[in-house]
Amino acid sequence: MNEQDFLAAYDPSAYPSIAVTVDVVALTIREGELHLLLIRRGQPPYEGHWALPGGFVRPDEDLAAGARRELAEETGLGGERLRRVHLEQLASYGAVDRDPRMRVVSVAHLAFAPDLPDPAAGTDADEAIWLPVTALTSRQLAFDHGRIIDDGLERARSKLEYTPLATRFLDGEFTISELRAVYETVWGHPLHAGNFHRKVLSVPGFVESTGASTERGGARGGPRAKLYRAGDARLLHPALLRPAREETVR
Amino acid sequence: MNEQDFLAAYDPSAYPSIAVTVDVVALTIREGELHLLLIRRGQPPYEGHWALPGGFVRPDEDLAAGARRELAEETGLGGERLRRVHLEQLASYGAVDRDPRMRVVSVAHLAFAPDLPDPAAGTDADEAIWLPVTALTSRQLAFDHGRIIDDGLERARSKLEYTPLATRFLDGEFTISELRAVYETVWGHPLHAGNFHRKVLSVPGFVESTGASTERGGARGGPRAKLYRAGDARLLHPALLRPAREETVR
DNA sequence: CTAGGTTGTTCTCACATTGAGTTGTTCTCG
DNA sequence: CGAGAACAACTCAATGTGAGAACAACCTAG
Repeated sequence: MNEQDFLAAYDPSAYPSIAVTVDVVALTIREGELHLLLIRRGQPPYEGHWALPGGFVRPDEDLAAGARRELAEETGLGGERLRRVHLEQLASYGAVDRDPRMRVVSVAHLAFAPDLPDPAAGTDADEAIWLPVTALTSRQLAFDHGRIIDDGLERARSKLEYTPLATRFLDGEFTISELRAVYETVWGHPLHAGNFHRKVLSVPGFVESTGASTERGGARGGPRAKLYRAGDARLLHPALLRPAREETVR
Repeated sequence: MNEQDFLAAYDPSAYPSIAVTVDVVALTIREGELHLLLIRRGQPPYEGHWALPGGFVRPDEDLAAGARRELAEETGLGGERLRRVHLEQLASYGAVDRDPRMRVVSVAHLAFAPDLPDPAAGTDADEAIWLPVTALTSRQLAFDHGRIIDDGLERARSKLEYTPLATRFLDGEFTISELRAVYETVWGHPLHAGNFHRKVLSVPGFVESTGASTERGGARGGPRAKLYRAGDARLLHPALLRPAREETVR
């Protein structure tokens, strides 16, 4: 902040004209695959490409509120179900030429949701849909949204390591195996069931037992599993680290 | 993005008027204490309070460039010394009432620098200075800058755990003890010298030996220390974890 | 010059955590 | 009913960590 601020208070045209938008990388797990909420653009630029849900920040809402509103508009979600979706700020993207029409700075957010219904044909004409992240190539994506999605996925993978947010992909009660499936889906490779079980139960506040068990065993056999709910920890100590990824280190 | 975008392309007044600024949480270590670059505001609002260096994003620069420019303006730094400063995006702050004059979204950045000269009486009239972070109360800070600084400090502490960025607080060649002093300063408590030494040398790519040693021993005795430079790792595997902080977990 | 204290570096040892595999049991499906 | 699957608990070796000790190199004070 410098003296330009002060001038701007009296001359609203003294600051550069930049639009502020929010975009949302909304993730959920469907049928064992990580899915992403995308919208097919019905008009240029990038007509026919996939884009993140998002839009202009309104004068009377802060950034998180704008992101949650955009998410609500596209998913048709509201009330308690919307409130249970985890939403956090991801990063801001402000390359000069990222939108060919004008200078736009977008504050991207990251959302974790349990399996949600398909977006009802929404408030606007564009088509919204949950797409498996594996089915995407950056060529099909509008603007710099491929980059934003990559950043969001890496953040999601990383957040599972040291926070209990994996539980946000599940409903209120879940089994350890379901929780493990979340990790395996987001990280993209299988985990040792026994070690995962031991680890989850040993981290204080990660999950707490409900005392109940599932009504039936697994679809292909096995005993009834004990049910858990999310605990009160906000950070996992010690963390559940991803298996080493030497490649990405340098 | 929705149809409002499209309209905006033809009607520049169709999007809400929000100013975009960058602010910089610039950290350095002086005399064993973590210091922060701050500017004393010479005019209202918050006249006489401390504020982060920052200002409007210009139409022809992206967010990181704006942050680096603001840092350069306030520190008088340029060229190679400026380029060696680590700069990363921290987060964006967009509460509706964070600036009483107008709606402003600020994209905060975080910078790590080796000990730099005192800011030369700069390009603008406000006083810029390196202040020990321990000497600050949020009451003395303008806008929501107290919150931004807190977030920046927590990010800095966390980054030392899993990246080699501690080396960015030091000059090109340093001893293990100097590196340990960075960790102790940023984390705010002493570390076991032997274990730290073992750990740093065992993490691949963290530091590499220069083959040389210091010319003299420490000021109060001790042998000459071997010199190292930063290695090529971008992430530390395994990480150097802070001693447990149970309190902050829940 | 020397004694005493400080520092850099390397070891040792007890303990915790991790990866990998095994066992026993319960359950579903065909 | 038998085969296979999955949950849950266990074992064991390998690795990593915290705490402390050892020792030599070096400074300053006297």
